[in-house]
Amino acid sequence: MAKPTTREKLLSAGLETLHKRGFNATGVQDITDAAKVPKGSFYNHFESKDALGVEVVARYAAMGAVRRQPLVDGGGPPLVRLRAHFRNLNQLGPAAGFRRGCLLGNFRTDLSTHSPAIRAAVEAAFDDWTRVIAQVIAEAQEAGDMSRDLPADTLAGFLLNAWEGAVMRSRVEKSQAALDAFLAVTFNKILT
Amino acid sequence: MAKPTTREKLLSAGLETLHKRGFNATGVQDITDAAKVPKGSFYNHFESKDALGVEVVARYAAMGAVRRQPLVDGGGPPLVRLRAHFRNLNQLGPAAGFRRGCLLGNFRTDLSTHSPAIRAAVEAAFDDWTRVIAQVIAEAQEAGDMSRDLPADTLAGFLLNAWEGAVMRSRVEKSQAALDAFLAVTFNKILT
DNA sequence: AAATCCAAGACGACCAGTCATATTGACGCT
DNA sequence: AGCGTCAATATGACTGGTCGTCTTGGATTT
Repeated sequence: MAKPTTREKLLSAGLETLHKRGFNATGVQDITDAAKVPKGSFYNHFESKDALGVEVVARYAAMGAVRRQPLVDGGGPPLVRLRAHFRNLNQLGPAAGFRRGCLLGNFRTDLSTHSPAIRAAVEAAFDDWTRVIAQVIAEAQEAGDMSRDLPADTLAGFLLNAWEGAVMRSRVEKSQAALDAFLAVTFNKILT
Repeated sequence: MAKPTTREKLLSAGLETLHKRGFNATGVQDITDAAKVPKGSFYNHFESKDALGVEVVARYAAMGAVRRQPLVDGGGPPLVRLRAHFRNLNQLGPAAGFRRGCLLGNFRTDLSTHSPAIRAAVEAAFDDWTRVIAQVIAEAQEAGDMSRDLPADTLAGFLLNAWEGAVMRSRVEKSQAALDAFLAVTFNKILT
């Protein structure tokens, strides 16, 4: 079976290449080269570069959802789960040599004027992520593990935005410092 | 004198256009059109698009330094000055219809693989900004206005990263919500 | 007249997407 | 089983358009 394999190769290479080099800076040929697939084959499997982008975002979001699984149904107190979640995320940066950052955040600025379909997929992924974190925070507030003076969804949105900012900084600096500072500040000052 | 005027028109139009549409998404022709200057004239005044980018960043950073002035030598308690600073910044978003975001943050992702000269200028501007904020926070800590359990420069870096993340979100959503949440969370939970 | 400055279009590189042709493989029929 | 059919896929040269940059002839100044 050639079809699923070729398509899968394109999707996988597309995810990696677009993540590392950004959407606009990556050509279709870059992707087909990375997938070791002739360029002409690309359009047998994807209607356009944008269409691949939408699927790449979907796959990235699905991977994120898997990573959020223990956040929802894992054991232990909610704040411990939340801390573990962000600590896991923070380990992805150094593992990739700080070359990638968060694909969702990267696409957000890369596509600010183009590709409404991809933008919508990105924002849907963010909304989903925010919802899960808000739920865990609400759980912690109800359990009396942290203060309730700010609404859970406000805190969740703030956390995600702050984390995205930290990831971008750490990507540029190629250093974990901003990620560590994020953990230190949020869990000492906010999530208590 | 035609030369300084043309150059100035290009710089000013370049700042606005690059800010709104991003570096890669903006062509030299877009800039010369916005400046109402013939395209051929561009290279009489700037060596390259990158060179204009460096000067645009420098001008943006200089505008930022002016805005930071009251932060350093203004009256009142440090935390009040800091809050006023961010509140002022947050008013720039809606004033521009949330179309721009922060030029430094936008360039950071836009140029992650290109233009080391511009990247260096961007990071220098960030470092400068961080330094000023860290100084104000240290002042507040020494005055006993806030806790000292985290170092001032860690907090300053966190604040900037978090603000950049909030600005990007607010730009996409075309809403002030993320900016308001930033103010609410940071000044209720961190800067106390 | 000499020197300097400016602008209009040309140039080459690049890129998303297309096309014509070649190849494959699943499937119905005998 | 053997064979013909046909739709899906493979392939890389090609197209149309855009972009950054440069060249060149003309305008302006001294």
